[in-house]
Amino acid sequence: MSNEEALTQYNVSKYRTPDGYTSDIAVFTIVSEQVMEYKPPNMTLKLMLIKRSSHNAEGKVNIEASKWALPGGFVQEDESAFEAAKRELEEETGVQGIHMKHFGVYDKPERDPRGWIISNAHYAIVPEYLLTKRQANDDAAEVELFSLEEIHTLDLAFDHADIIQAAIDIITNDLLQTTVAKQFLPETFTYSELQAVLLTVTNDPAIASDQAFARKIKTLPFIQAVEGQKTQRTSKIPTQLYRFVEMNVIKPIYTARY
Amino acid sequence: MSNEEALTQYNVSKYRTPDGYTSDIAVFTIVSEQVMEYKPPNMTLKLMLIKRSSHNAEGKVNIEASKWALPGGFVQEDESAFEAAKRELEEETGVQGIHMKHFGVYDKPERDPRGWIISNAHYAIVPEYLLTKRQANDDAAEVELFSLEEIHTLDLAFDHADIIQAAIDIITNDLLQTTVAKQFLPETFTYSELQAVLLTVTNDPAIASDQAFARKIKTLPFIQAVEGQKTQRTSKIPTQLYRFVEMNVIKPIYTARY
DNA sequence: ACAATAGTGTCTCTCAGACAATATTTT
DNA sequence: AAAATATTGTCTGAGAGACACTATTGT
Repeated sequence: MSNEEALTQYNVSKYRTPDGYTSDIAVFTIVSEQVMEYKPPNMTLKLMLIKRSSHNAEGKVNIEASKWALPGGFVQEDESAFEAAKRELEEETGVQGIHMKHFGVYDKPERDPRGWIISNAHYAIVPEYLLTKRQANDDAAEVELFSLEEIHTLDLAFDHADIIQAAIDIITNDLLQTTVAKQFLPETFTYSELQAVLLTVTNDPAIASDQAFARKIKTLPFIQAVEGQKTQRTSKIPTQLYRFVEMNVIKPIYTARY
Repeated sequence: MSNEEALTQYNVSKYRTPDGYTSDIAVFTIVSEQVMEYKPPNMTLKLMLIKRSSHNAEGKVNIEASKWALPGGFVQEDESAFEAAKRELEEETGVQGIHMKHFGVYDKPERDPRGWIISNAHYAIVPEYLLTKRQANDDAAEVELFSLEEIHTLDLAFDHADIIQAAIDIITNDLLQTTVAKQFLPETFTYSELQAVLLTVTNDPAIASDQAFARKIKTLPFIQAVEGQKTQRTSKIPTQLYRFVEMNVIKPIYTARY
């Protein structure tokens, strides 16, 4: 009746097993266009993609060569898919401590011509300035950031078009319904900086209006003003800085409260 | 440069592959206590668990025997984990067309003593009346419904305690932030029935108050009154019936609107 | 002074929340 | 009539949204 006894009788190869177990990462960053002194930022949400090289590190012809793809790779021994995604992103960008979230599994038997390859989809948020030190790995010919509109015109590998669309939907939702926007911003930020992040995924007039949003931010329970802290990076007049408060935010669709 | 050329050179066993690929399902149902005529329901959220039998169908000693576990099983050839979960739930309950959602992957190398077994976690919502015709499968000795409090006292197999906690968190969120509550209710329902569903996961006074909620439901854009339709199943006085409208509901935490 | 962004004053209107009262049936 | 649930009346206060206006400061 013990587990040990059961294990001796268990035939591990009784069922079909996957041919590969991988993690892919949709790396989002927000690029601030026209960065000028005394100007609030104009932000665009972008996704990092890799152009698959024609040959791999061993000199063999690569699968899905010269198509654009999400960065990722095989899960190694003694790690989970999530850990693999973190490791791969760190290898790719050379940065640690990045916000990452698992959001789906892609395992249709026919999604990869090499066999039954399972992909764990994650999205990651990387602040813009950290991406400058990115480095190509041996499987990647080119790394490039694309706006959401540009992506639709690309030739994408495998089922990555599906994965990317799901990632965009999820991050749009999360930006509006959770406090992930925090991950795109510095520790303290002005109302116009948070506003610019949110406007990358919405055009809600209550967010788009400067006066309305400047008032609203003071009443949000999960954001607090940093006393006595001001900055001039977005305007000539010193501007109040805010920070996110650590708390669980759930806003039911049935009530007005949080 | 073609995929065909690349495939001939691809060694599929280059990386370690999982020893098993499974789907588990957290089956939620809402049990209406004290069902009486002319009474609004008193509902409790419950989770279906299976007591693992001491021996399996082949007469061998079973792994994690006599512990409570989520229903589930191995993903078969030519199906995805999601399809496997649907199939297994249908086998278990004998019901089709059930609402199901994938919410996580559990793949820590040490989570199953039999090897590297990956579990895809799903939650399912089954209306109470459909569970009456449930049938045990060959791996299950007992099937039982537990309230969320009872679950904490059980001896659970593998890492199912983790999975169950995550499932509870997710369904709580989804009930409040999406229109999944629909899945627990008949096509048309009264305000007190919807209220009873929501009260299984929250004690928000705006939902708990009869008058407040009866007013509020009329203003919700994703719920509409069914003209001329009334029922007496929850009270002696005929009561207005409502139905959910098909629409995307996103309520940003930063604004009042939907 | 000008330009540009930050922030406030004020008004209107909606609505949440609370309390009380009324309506409709079966028993 | 009594009991029980559904529904409306009414008041108060908060706050959303719009518009106009003021504040600050580098150029």
